[in-house]
Amino acid sequence: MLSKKTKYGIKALTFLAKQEQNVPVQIATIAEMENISLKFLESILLTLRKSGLLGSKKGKGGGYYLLKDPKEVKMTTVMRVLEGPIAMIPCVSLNYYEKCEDCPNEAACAVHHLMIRVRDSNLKIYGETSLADLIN
Amino acid sequence: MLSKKTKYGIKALTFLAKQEQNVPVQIATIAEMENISLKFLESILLTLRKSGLLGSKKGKGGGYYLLKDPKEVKMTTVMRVLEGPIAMIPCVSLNYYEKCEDCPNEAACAVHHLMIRVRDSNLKIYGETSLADLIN
DNA sequence: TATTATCCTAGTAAGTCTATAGGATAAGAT
DNA sequence: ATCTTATCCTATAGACTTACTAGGATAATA
Repeated sequence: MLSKKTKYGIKALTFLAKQEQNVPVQIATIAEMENISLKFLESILLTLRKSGLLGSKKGKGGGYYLLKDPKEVKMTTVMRVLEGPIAMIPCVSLNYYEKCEDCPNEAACAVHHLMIRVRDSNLKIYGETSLADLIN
Repeated sequence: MLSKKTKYGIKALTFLAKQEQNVPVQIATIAEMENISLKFLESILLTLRKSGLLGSKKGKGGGYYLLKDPKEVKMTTVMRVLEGPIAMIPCVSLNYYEKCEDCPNEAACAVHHLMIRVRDSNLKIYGETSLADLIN
């Protein structure tokens, strides 16, 4: 299941991608337009900023804005920041690899092989989709 | 994340797929060979039986066995039984569709479009992979 | 210095996951 | 018959995650 955090995060990012670049948009505006709880969205935008995807400005006329061109923002990055590893199981994760304690032989594990295929196909989709692709 | 239930379920199914068909294997045997908690596995095999994938026999010489040829058991079915819907969000689910409350226009929703692509690619993988494919 | 809007930590209610407990039921062995 | 074996089934509990919410600190602008 996709978490609401990720869902709302993607909605906020695409909303910002539609704005003029570097023009800050208030949390409250995004929350209202996209029907997202203000406080929850606040915490989501905070993590997006800390990850380097968004910039922010305080005070009047402040808000959040995309730091990069929407074409340059791949969904691989977005998903990793919001949802976590792309892989469904740590033993096939490229960035967060962990061995399964219960599995004596990874190379012979059915789950391992299946999840590699799933990971690769999802990586392909996220890698060839940018924020710009999503707003068209 | 793939749940342990699904992981163990797939391991048990492939274990059974390697046995001679219709020859029951005890839960305890599978649990030991695959390093799975006996009681947890018991409940997993129960749901697999209720879903129609496995048959069972009680008493001495009893156990669980695959009801179909491993080639005929598609991972689509297995994943749906163990993990739930293939779709990451109900608004793109073929079998468990639900509208998002917060989303006024599904056709214009970035998350919707992205998740359709993910769903389709995962459906393709699960649909073209059978238990027989996983044991080779 | 007053207002505006983000920053940040903490907490909480509800739900899900990963088992575990313990007896009921049925099939075969003695 | 009844003993043993192994599945059947319901209920429950602890740990963890999710989806928020509260409330004040900080910084920028008017």
